[in-house]
Order: sequence, then C-alpha cells, then structure tokens
Amino acid sequence: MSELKEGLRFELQAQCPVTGARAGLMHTPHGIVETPVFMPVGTQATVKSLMPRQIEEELDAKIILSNTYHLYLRPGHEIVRQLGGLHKFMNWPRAILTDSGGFQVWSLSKIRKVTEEGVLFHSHLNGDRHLFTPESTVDTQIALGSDIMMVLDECIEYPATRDAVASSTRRTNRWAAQAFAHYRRQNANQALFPIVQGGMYTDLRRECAAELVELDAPGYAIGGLSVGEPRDLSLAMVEATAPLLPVAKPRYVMGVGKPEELIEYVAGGIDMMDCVMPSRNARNGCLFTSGGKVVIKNAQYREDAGPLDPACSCYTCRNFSRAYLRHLFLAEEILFSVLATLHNLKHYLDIMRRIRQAILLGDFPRLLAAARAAELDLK
RNA sequence: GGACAGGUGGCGGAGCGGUCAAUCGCAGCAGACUGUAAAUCUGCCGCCCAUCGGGCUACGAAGGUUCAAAUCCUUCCCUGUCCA
Repeated sequence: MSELKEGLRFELQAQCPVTGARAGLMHTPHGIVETPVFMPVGTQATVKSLMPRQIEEELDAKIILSNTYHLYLRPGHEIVRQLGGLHKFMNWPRAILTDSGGFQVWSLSKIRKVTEEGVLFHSHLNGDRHLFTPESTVDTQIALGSDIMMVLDECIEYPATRDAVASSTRRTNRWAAQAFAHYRRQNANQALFPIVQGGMYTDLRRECAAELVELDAPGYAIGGLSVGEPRDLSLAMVEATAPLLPVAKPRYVMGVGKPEELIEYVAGGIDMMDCVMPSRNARNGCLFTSGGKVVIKNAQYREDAGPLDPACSCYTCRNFSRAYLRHLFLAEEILFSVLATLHNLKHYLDIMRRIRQAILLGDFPRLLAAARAAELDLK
C-alpha cells in the first residue's frame, strides 16, 4: 500500500494466484473506488442523457471520466475553475478522471498537428488554434480539479510503421517526463497517470512501460488501443505491458471494451477501464444484455412484452417492455436514451461487480473459464 | 357545363424523347459503433433468379408518332382550384 500522496492511495485487497486479476480500493479525494472498475464516460461534463443522481443512485458508479480537450474549448477550464471546479460545476460528488486530449490526437487527426512542443488543435467548434503542451495540459486539468489527470500523449493510428510508432512513443515519453516535472512543482492534490504507448509492437510497449515506471507515478495507463486494431492484438498489448507496471499502483486500460472483453483485461491484471460503447451504443439502440446484444429497433421486438434483460435489476428492466423501448427508439423520444443508457451502464458495472466479487472470493479462475466457455452471461 | 393545374414505386415529391427500375425525403428492413466532432453513420428498399450480374413488368387507361416514350399526340377516366 502506497502512502496517500498526490491525492491517491491504492490498496490491493486480493490477487488471483492463477491469473493476474486484482481487486483493490482506490482512495481518492472524492471517495473510494472499488477495483476493478468500469468508468462511465462523460466527455463534456455529463454522461450523456443521465443525471448525476441517476449515476450515483441507480448505477452506484464511483468514478466517471471527463475530457480536457472538450472542456478546455467549452466552457473553458478557467470558467470551470471559477465556478468551483468540475465536481461542483456538474454536481458530481464522486471521483473524476480527465483524459488529456491525447485521444483527440487520433480522433481529430485531420484538424491537428503534432510537433515536438505539443499538439496544435484547430478547434472542431470554430477552427481556432490551440496548442496543448505536456505542461499546459496538466495546468488545465488542475483547473478542472479532476482526481486523476492524464498526461498528454499521442494516440497513434493503426496500422502504423514501426519507425513511426517508435518515434511517436519516444516523444510521448518525453512529454510524460515533462508533464511530471511540471506536475510535481505544482504540488497538486490530484494524481497524474502516464500512458504507455508503443502501437502494436510488444517490444516498444515494454520499452515504453519500463521508462515510465521510472516516474514513480501514482498509477499507470495503457493507451493507444481501440483505434481499429483486431481485438486479440489489443489484449496482447495489455498482456505484454501490465506485468511490467508496479504491483502497488492501479493500472488503467484506456478505451475498452465490449462487455465480454472486460473480464479478459481484468485477467490481464487491469484495474480500471472506460469506454463510450455502453453509453453511445445505448443512444443508437444497441443494448447489452445477459442474453447478448439486443438491437431494439428490430421488428422481432414489436410485440415483445418481456423486460429488456430478465437478469438485470436496473430501473429500465424492472419497469418497461422491449416493445415499449422499441417504440421510444423509433419515435425518437428522449426517454429512450435515458432508459437505454441507464441499462447499458448498469450492465457494465454489474459485470465488474461480479468480477470483483469473484476475485475477492478466490473464484476468479472459475468465472473466467465459464465466461470463455460462454456458459456465463458476461456479455 | 366551362377554364386552368395535375395523375410517377407504401406515402410525399423530382424527372419532361434515349445515359430511367426512375434523384431526393419519409416510412419500412437490416448492419455498424471500443480514452465521444455520434440522440450518429452505413447498406437494402417494383417482381424473379443471382456473386459480379441477368430476366420480367412498370410512371391513371387505351390507342398512336418514333429506331427509342414516364417524357410527344388523340380519346377516355379520375383529382384539385376557379368561373357559371
């Protein structure tokens, strides 16, 4: 157990002796986060379509994500600071992790330029130029007041040549060192995580991780995944990297995954994950259930009086039929997004709770085997 | 009774001699979505076989002109607006 410094203390509670799976408690200035954890994504200081009260009471999520690039542009981090910080601004009392904008280096690749100094974005809102540097990105996140900040990284595309990945990864590591030097001078009560890159090259991943470990960070992330690569590659990169990261620090794989993939990352020794899939897919009518994916607009649900997922205890599944949800979706009613998002996130969080329980009870290998044999509804 | 304007695929609505099985929108059917430029995007959508592709029937009805007609002409039927 590391001491409470830099706003974060990670307490390892149990470790699966067969796999690398871990269960722990992450103590943040805004509450305790039980790990392994799935973090709902609230890019623009809102988990789309849900009220914080629902995220807290219905989902019991302990930590959510937000985004530095988006909040920097709108409403502006200084405004958020003036209004008392992100927690107060969005009325979310629990923990918040902010991504740095590194993902936007990939997702907004057409409107940005990476230089040695940092990333020059042309705002997707109005075209204005904004330079993000390793230092400025830390400052922005300090202004936002998130519990866990992420270093500025370059999320490189897939496929990419080895040379391109190698030089990009070296730069990302230089940025991480700069970010940490700056961060430590600020003496903030917020954690900062560096991000392992290295594309789909395991040796570059290992090299990168080994270097970042020198920073003695309060936690470590594995990034650069979910950029279009085959899923077995994503998992392979995690498995190559996680064992090199400090046992006593939380490990975060950024941007994953599908419901059935979550347990695989946990088995690989991962403590934290996030993904837009449950929330975005919900709004697009794709619902995750213990019986698999339900595309609610399909004609087969027109007269389906049953609950979305009989095995789910969420508000949506307790109170509404598939036929009603289908109606709401086709009628483009706002309530659909609310009910669908609530369910999908509950589904993800429940999966993680079951996984965590299994680890604590020493039952994880059996759960993993059952999930892989598809005998279990972790999908 | 008269004068105009129209009748196009489930609906709305383009097309006005060949490149038209026919733009587009809606509805319908299916698919995608992985650190959110996403309440978004993609495909199919006359019938039959089919992998490319091929065949058939079609633009109110019936005739006609033409190498060629949803597009031009004639008659008829129907709809809307206006005038008696």
